[in-house]
Amino acid sequence: MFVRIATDRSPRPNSLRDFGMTSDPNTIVSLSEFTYRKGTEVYGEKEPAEYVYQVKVGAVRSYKLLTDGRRQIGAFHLPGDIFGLENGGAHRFTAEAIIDTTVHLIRRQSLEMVAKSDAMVAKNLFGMTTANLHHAEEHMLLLGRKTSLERVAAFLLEMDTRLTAADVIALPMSRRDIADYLGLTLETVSRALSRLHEFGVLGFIGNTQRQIVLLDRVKLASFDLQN
Amino acid sequence: MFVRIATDRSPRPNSLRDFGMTSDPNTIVSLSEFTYRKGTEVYGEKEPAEYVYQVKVGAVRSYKLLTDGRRQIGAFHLPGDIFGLENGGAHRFTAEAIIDTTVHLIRRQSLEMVAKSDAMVAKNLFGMTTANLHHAEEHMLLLGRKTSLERVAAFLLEMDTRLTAADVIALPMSRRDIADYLGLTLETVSRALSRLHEFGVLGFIGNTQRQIVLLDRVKLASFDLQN
DNA sequence: CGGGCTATTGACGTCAGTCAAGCGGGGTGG
DNA sequence: CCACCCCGCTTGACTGACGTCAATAGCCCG
Repeated sequence: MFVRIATDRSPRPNSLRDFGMTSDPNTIVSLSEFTYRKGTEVYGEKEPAEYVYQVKVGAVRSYKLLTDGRRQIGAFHLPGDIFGLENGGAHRFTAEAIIDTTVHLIRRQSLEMVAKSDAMVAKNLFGMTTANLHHAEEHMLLLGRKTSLERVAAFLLEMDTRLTAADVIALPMSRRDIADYLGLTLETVSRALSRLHEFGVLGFIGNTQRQIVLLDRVKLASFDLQN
Repeated sequence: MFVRIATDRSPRPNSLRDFGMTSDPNTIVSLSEFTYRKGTEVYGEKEPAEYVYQVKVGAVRSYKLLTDGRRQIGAFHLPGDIFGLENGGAHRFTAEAIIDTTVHLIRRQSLEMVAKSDAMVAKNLFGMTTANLHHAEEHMLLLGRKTSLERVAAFLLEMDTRLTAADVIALPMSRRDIADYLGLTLETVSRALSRLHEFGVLGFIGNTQRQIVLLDRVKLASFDLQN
């Protein structure tokens, strides 16, 4: 299968046809595939939303920046996740590939056309927006009121349910990404992980520090006070 | 007009008829009115969502609690605002009247029935959910990355656009409510307001401390770094 | 007039941030 | 093949912004 790798911002209008994966005329929704290299931007905040994306392999971060560079990551998008879905016409986050990432992409316009006639599709879109809202609401509680240890514990529990195969969490993102997701600094995240390690809640394996073994999920959960 | 005042949790099922405002048989959506006294709960988190509410007069806070009592207010609902709209079956916040508050209420079920047949209504519901999502996304940035002064400035700017008649902001909520909305303590909010006062950005009028005059909107905006 | 509630202000404490050093793995180039 | 460098992470020492605790003042209401 011929797949082009993005080195800068892609896909650009009319580039879909380039790698021969646009829909045939009988398909209503064009489903294409594209790969973004580690660190490349999928779309920028306030750009018109032309596509909706689904992660096939890889990981994506969605974030907002303040003028002085402070960054808040609103969500991580992992395999299976759909992102870039906007009701208004413009993206409200910048999205970047954390690691090399392959996505399916669908023209927003096609999707809206289908949704207009197919109530089931419309309902699904509504459901996705609702799920995003739920996530944001929980995250406000975390950002506004939880301690650093609670935030990191909550993060690990979230990642555990979202990307674990077996009992090893293979984090695609750096400590800085985690910090910007949790409203902390990378040092504080690192210290919290070390403390959880000392407590016997988790272990590190492999030669990178991004593979985490959960040794005691119950104890880990006790560090996040939930609501 | 006969309107009952809630002293505890209301309305209870079948209580709508009590004050004679349920819809006549020709109206599809039943539109009733109800008043909650200051401090009373409109609904609790995880309760089944039976009604959708619109503030007529007053103000409502929506919040989540951690087990140890830490509170995060997710939104304030002011006259005209619709709240309690859930896609799933249960409320995800507790809602309380901040001051005596009169709401219109609509049975969720009726609303869903109408939405099923009327695409315009469905679109509006989707739009409200999207607006809530936008608000939550902006608030994550505030909670995760802004300083106390920036948060308070952002809060005043939000309230200015949402409830000002003339150039006086008449805040219905206490310093504690503001603090729990901004992820701060009430003392920090008070200090930030004092600083903004010193800077000549705002003044207080009246005998309560909840009436604020914006003297310099431009300068105020410069305290919130926006994105 | 008194009690309770809310807000302000000050003194002090603490948790997370800042700054900096050092470690270790991976990749590159000599 | 090895040496070096770069990058991400950890850890320590110190700082600082915000939280905590407490005193006081003003307002509201009975």
